[in-house]
Amino acid sequence: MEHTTEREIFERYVHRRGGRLTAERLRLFDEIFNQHGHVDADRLYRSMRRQGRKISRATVYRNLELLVDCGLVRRQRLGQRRYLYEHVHPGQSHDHLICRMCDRVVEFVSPGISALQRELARAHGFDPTEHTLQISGICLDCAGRASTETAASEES
Amino acid sequence: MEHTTEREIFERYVHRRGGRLTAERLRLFDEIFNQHGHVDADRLYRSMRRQGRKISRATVYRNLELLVDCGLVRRQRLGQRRYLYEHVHPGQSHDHLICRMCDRVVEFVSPGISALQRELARAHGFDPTEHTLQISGICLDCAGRASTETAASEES
DNA sequence: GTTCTGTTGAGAATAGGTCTCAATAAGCCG
DNA sequence: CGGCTTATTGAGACCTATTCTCAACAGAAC
Repeated sequence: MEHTTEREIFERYVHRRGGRLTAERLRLFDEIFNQHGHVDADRLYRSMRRQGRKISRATVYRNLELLVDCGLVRRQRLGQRRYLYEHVHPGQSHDHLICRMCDRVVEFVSPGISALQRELARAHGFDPTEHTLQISGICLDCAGRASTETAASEES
Repeated sequence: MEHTTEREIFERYVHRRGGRLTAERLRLFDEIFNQHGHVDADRLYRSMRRQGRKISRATVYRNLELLVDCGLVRRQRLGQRRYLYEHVHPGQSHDHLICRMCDRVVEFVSPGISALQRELARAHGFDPTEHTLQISGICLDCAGRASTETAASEES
């Protein structure tokens, strides 16, 4: 239940590839696993710099790629132009609702989707590895704000 | 059943916004509605230049945005870094299977998803406007090619 | 035709990510 | 520990796709 497990997976993965456990690499690992939800590369970079860690952007990107390759981190574009990274919780894949007004991202788990994925992929001769479902719409807060404003300028 | 209808929607939309029906705008409309499947901005640009149309990239992007705003065109990132555009066929939303080896994109229609979208959005207080479901995996061709290669180098 | 103002083209600017390469430092061995 | 090999790093150049800027242009209304 501790991070130990994922850390071990990571260390083994790095070794298997003939890689090295550098200080920067392990710090980035800790950094992303201490965040919850989505982070973008730049935020990780800045957050580490703020802590006085000397690390370069290139290293952040390189090691994020490594984490993605070993399956511990998922990289996605959720509407915006930049990639967002989040750690994978094995066995409990989730998807995202995105508010098109405030860009808020809400995670949800829908058991139905995996089955749907398998079925659809099979029907087209695909061997599915993963899916991404993004539902965009307007969240409660923004809907409230919008209707207030509309009411205020109602006149025609 | 003719394009006329969509063209009319577009013209009305432009007028409602106080916009003008410029030659470039209408040519881009024709161009994208003559393509089937997905196109990226650059391909539209080059295709129009090839036909001797004088148009700039900026204009292509600006008018694609207009088409997206008026709901006739959908803009998505299907894995790659660039946006892909496709015309919307009202009432028959589809989603995409993407081969992670050859980047091939296959469209599919799944009636179940709209219902799922509504249900999930409601559960989280969202007013859903649209969804994007991308399933990535390996297509038949690539799977075949991969297994052949694996067999060829089988020895351990 | 004139006027008003939205639109265009060309290229500069931006954003986010990737690449280069000399310097550094894991990991391994004695 | 000290040395060696080579993966990794940092800084900044580079790349690509898209957006922005602004003077010139051209729809639309009269």
